[in-house]
Amino acid sequence: MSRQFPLNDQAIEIVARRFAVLAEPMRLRLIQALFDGEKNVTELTALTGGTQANISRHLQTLIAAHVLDRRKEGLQVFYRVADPSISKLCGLVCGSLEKTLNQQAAHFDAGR
Amino acid sequence: MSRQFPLNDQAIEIVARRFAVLAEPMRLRLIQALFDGEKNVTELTALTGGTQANISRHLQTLIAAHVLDRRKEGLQVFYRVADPSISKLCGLVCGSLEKTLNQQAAHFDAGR
DNA sequence: ACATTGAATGAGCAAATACGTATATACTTG
DNA sequence: CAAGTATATACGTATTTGCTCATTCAATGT
Repeated sequence: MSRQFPLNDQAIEIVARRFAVLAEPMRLRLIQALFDGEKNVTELTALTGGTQANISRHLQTLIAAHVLDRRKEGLQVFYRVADPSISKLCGLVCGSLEKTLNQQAAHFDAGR
Repeated sequence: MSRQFPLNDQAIEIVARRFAVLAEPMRLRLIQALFDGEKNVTELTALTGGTQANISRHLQTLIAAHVLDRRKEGLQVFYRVADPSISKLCGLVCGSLEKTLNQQAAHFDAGR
């Protein structure tokens, strides 16, 4: 295991699917809201400002992708981040984007 | 800079866009093909087995996202990976997916 | 059993996107 | 300048996906 690259076609599809799951603003908001601990659907709906139906749908997508876990407690369902790599991924992307933006800013300054 | 989470709405959109760029199998194949050095469009078209038009389109998407850089040499255009975080991202995702799949395999075994 | 509350799902619509075919652009060479 | 080659783009189409509204499902309390 872990020969890493190059990935075969099926592996590529799976990786692409994982990125796709993280490619929606509302889902990123949900994930982010869960970084500091589990929350139920009502809380998440209030925090992210979406409709309950839409939040619920996105949560199912994240569950199917094993990004989140859920726990039922009476009428409520609590969600939490299941995959520890998620925050690392977001951190990496943020760092890289910062760098790119700084470079662009530098070029902008240089063109004064 | 680098306060990291929580991200504001605009930052969320940008991060989502970055993930979206990585969420297409053909684009992942292109990126992967470039991990071992720059290649021109004809080579990439042959390696990935798509039409030239489609490859070219995906390359433009990756350029716009600053994932790749390009270099013209006569009639040919050579592309290379510009962002070093990309291979780290793919590595992280692969590692996490391996783990998930192993867990599923373990549960499957446990249910024997 | 019924009403109430929290969460999930079905149907329909609008927007985004990936693809192929055809065409255009850029550069080189005769 | 004409022809040829490598790459990019325009256009039309099919598929996917995200959203809302309405409804259903699940669990609790009366």
